[in-house]
Amino acid sequence: MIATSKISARPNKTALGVTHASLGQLATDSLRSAILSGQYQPGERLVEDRLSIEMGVSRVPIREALRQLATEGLVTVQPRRGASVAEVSPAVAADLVEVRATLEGLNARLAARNRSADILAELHDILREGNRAAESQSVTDLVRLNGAFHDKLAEAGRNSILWDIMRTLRERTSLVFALTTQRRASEDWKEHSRILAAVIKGNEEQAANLAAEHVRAAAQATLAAKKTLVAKSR
Amino acid sequence: MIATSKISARPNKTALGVTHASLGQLATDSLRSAILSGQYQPGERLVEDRLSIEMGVSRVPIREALRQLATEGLVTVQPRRGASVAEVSPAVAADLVEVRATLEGLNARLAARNRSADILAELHDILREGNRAAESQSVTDLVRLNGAFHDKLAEAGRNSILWDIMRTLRERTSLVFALTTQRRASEDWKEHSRILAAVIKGNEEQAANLAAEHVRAAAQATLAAKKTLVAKSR
DNA sequence: ACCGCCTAAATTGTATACTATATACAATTC
DNA sequence: GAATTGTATATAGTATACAATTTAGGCGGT
Repeated sequence: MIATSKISARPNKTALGVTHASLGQLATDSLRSAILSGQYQPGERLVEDRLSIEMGVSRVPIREALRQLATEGLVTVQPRRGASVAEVSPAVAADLVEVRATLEGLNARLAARNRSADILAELHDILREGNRAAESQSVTDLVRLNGAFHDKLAEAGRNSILWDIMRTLRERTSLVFALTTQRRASEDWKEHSRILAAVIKGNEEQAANLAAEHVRAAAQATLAAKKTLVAKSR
Repeated sequence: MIATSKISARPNKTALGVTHASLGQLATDSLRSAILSGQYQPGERLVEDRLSIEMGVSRVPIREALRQLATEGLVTVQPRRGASVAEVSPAVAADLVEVRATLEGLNARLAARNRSADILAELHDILREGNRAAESQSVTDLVRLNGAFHDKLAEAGRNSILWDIMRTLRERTSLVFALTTQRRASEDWKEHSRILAAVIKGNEEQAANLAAEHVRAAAQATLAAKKTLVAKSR
């Protein structure tokens, strides 16, 4: 296990006096990104004492972080048996995809309804960069830009509840999708482009369908990739 | 404020040794139902020390409960200023309704796809009781049965992720809808009946549309009721 | 060698004590 | 008298200590 660096509630001494986040919040963010970046594997035990030492805080904020991430679905907590990184069963993965597809659809529909010039411009910029990254096959860029596109699209939907739910859904599916970003890059960005076009036209129905199908297609691709992996390993 | 009764992790001394829920979990459940039953008004401050004394536990489990309910959207936590019962602005309420309508739609679609005889039978029973309650205008029964119908329908969808999201969405909308159950009882149960019929037929599209419209119609009714309330108060 | 029981270690759950911060109100300055 | 600064108090944030529970390993009996 790679040690997480110590966290501090006041990283910037010059900004003294501004209200800073609680250690619990910082621990939550730190642990979340550690999990999402694969620093902790699914199923791995998350012992409070160990995390507490690694992060240099007491167990209280650690417990807060574990509880928080548990409600986000990234961590599983068993009473009196501790926490571990969530494992996503194929059945749950399928459920996640179905829900996320529907909500990305709803969001795209809302984005088409409430489209605003400045956000569409930003989406265009991301799209351009994404296409470039897809050609150069730069994995880190692809991951970043893929996240950025979906983030910005969620913002375009202008529904705070939906935004929040989709954020956690994206995190949870990312535990599953992971590998596919590179292989499917070219198709991904073609689909992004079509979605954006539909949003710009204000064609709600089309935007919704394209966005939903985009999620399903990406999930399908991951599934296929895993099968060939399994086949190869025999 | 009405005092919440003390909670105990081991209500039954004879059951000693069995794994019991943590005080944090019990505090969460207790506080959640206190909020949903209107024992605490929206905006009311939830001071840790006071809750801790009222429930007869230390502040640690209380903090866990507040954090948990915050991620569920029932409680708002401001750093270093404490927690209060969430207030749902009209804009957020509209967002909630839009998302919930869509997800109830998805769920009804899935229920129609995966329908199973036993759950449909249970839904029928609830429907029968609901119609009876609608005639007798019994508010407590209506609230209970309305919850039961939507619960069971969610179960029929057989999607664990969706089930979980819908549960919290229903809680949050219930903070808003509240009053309407009685006035709209008759229409509510007519619509429930139509939804169930579509599910039984296996008509996914129709089930989805009816369920989504049911949520929107109920929201509309609440909005109208509030307007007349405001008008009368002048 | 295998099984069940017992003990010890590891780990989580809870309470308490202490620290940091925000808010309200009093004191002080201009 | 208004604005500002100081100070007290209430409350949230964090650490530590202890209790309860689970898990793992040893040990004797079969």
